Amino acid sequence: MLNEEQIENSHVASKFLKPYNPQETEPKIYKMWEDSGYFNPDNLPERHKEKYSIIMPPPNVTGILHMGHALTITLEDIMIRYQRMRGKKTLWLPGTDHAAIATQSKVEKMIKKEEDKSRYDLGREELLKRVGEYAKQSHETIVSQAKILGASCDWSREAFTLDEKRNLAVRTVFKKMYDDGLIYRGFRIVNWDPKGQTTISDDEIVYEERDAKFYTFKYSKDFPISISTTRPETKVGDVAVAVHPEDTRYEKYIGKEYDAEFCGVKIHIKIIADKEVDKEFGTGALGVTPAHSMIDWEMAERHNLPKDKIVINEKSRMTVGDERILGKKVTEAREMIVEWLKSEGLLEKEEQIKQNISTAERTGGIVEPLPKLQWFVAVNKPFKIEHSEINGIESGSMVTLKEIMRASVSNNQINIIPDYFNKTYFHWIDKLNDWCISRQIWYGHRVPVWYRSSPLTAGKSPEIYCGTEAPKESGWAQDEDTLDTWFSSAMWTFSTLGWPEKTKDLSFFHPTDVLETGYDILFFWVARMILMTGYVIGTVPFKTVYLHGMVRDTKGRKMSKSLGNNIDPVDMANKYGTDAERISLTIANTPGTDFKISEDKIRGYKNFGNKVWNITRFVLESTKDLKYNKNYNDFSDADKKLIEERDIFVKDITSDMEEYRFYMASEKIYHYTWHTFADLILEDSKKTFTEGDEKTKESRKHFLLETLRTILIVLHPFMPFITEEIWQSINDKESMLIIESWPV
RNA sequence: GGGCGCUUAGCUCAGUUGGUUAGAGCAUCUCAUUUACACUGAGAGGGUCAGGGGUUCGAAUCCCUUAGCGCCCACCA
Repeated sequence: MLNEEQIENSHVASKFLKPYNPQETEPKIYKMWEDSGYFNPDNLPERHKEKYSIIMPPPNVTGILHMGHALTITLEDIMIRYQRMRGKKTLWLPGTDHAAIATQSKVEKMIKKEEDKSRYDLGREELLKRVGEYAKQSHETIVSQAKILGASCDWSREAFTLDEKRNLAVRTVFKKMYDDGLIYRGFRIVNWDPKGQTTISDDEIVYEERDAKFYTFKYSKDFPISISTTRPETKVGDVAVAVHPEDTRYEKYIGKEYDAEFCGVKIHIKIIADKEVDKEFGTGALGVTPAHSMIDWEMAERHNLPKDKIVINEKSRMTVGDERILGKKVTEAREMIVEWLKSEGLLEKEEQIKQNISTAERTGGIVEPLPKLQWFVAVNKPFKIEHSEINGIESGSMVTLKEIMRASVSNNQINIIPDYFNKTYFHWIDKLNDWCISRQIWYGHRVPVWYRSSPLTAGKSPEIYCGTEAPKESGWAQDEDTLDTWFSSAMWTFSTLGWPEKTKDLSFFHPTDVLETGYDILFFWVARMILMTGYVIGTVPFKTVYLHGMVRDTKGRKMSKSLGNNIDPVDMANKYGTDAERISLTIANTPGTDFKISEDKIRGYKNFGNKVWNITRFVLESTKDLKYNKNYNDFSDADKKLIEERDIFVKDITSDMEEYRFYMASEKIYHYTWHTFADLILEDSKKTFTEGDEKTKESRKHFLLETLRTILIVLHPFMPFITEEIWQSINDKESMLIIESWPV
């Protein structure tokens, strides 16, 4: 006589007669998980005590998710599902990033295209409204896509880098840093993006190789030294000529000063000696233009030269000269000046060279170095850290932000996978300069600083007030600028958990366990989170950093719209199922290494899902008459051996999971399931079931059922939908694979 | 210019502190046709582990060196 479970089994077996249908199954299963509440750690059963937390890298609200996001979601979901099954109280906190400049410039482009209007035509308020609407819509898309990919994150705790709570965190940190002297306002040469009409940080520059002309000439006929440049138009802003102190050709001129008229502009040139000058390059003499070159600016500082001779404005137009060049674009002015040099007989040489040109990552605009009054974070300035749990940094000691970044990683409180990225990280820190955080765009966190001019400040700088709220008195005007988007993302691990409030979540879940992200934002984001968390909380933000590689097409190219080689993750999920997509993103994908994916590969792994499906069908059919005994222990010798083998397999998988070798665990599970369990054990069982005695059969049947359960458990983090679906078919209604115990 | 990484089967890649005859998936070839599954099974072929040198009882693995490829940082004006 069949018991209830067996009747259930024989009944459900019929659905296994058809191939597995992911499209029908996946939404149903996701809803079941959501309804269970288990994504939220507060709802997990009693046994889940020890915390395990991951804060999701927030996707930009600039559109839709791409394969890189799918990889992030897959890997983090694997970690979370594994730890949840291990009995951890798991929190995976999702969110989105306002992405300031990226989002604004995207919406600006759309408005320009559709309405032929600029942001200045719309005004600040209207533009922000439009960007806000776009961001909201984009957010909806992202959330629904993440759900399709099976993300078991706690939507009830979702955060946005620009929402009320995160804004309070930003203002609070800004004020703290301002009061500590770590945020300062300085007139310095910065990277100006004329296209985006904003400053950008060093990290937002992309170098592009282009053809350029290298001109060699003299300022005037009686000027003794020839100089070379690719940018003759900036030479109207020159204040000096620098030569190497040991260059015998020019020794006699050092210290002398000359006046010249360069294309109608009067210039005063001092000959200086500086070791930075390369004797071998060009003529060995360098025209110093402090306001329009980073290197020249530094040289001017060393030699006390005037730095205020600005000849180019924010629109890349000339601000000096006569009608020939005044108001002209730099490229036009360049041609004019070259013509003038030729006509005056001053041009000595014109060479074709390759040049690396700085462009803005977001807009593609050619970066123009300009001196501007901006806000900076001082990375080398010592301050007193009140509280520190970072190894090697004492509470109450004087440290710099750079030292915090270094100590957090060098003392192994943060472990980067793969470890060779440690070296890259330290090299970056060594070269790091102060971080320009103010942006002349509108979408983002407004700089929490107010200015007031009054008769008292006449002729002087206005009064400055920095606070989390606007000053009560009248007459104050807030700084127009917003903050670099990475300033708010740097707080992500703790701002999402409620800081500056002392929440339970913050004390329980922070520091988080893992940060999983692409290696391309190691500097942008990972390093700055370490900086910010060390400064604000005095701890590391996470214990492990897992860096994945870039997702590429089969030829190793980046996926892009213009190449038309984009593979859409939602498309793939719809066609082949999320499980197939997830496991193809996992197998053979090693951390830190770029990863090639193709539709063929995903299609191939769909077969694996079906294999698991048919294994289930075989096991159910061949065990339908079994009186299953949970505590059965009368296994045959052959089965004992198989159990031993299975235990070794599980142990192996567990150690791979613990060591973040998902690429290996997934492949081993695949192999065991298909080529050991199905090809060998099931085939062998057919013989056992026809030839064996009752006892042997009973033993094998127990083994098959138990092993199927084991496979479903270890495969679940990788292929959550099909495993849960099968689990639901072979177990009681109350049992859910998502919280089933991992075998140990 | 500085740094990091890679080079293993036709393709994509593993190879966890050096240890039998170097593995997997895909692809190829042969065989199997109402078999749990053709979204299948059984089998086969295919590698001087980029080249050279060294350490070692033993090297794809460690060291040196050469070549090629990729990435990051710097940005020579």
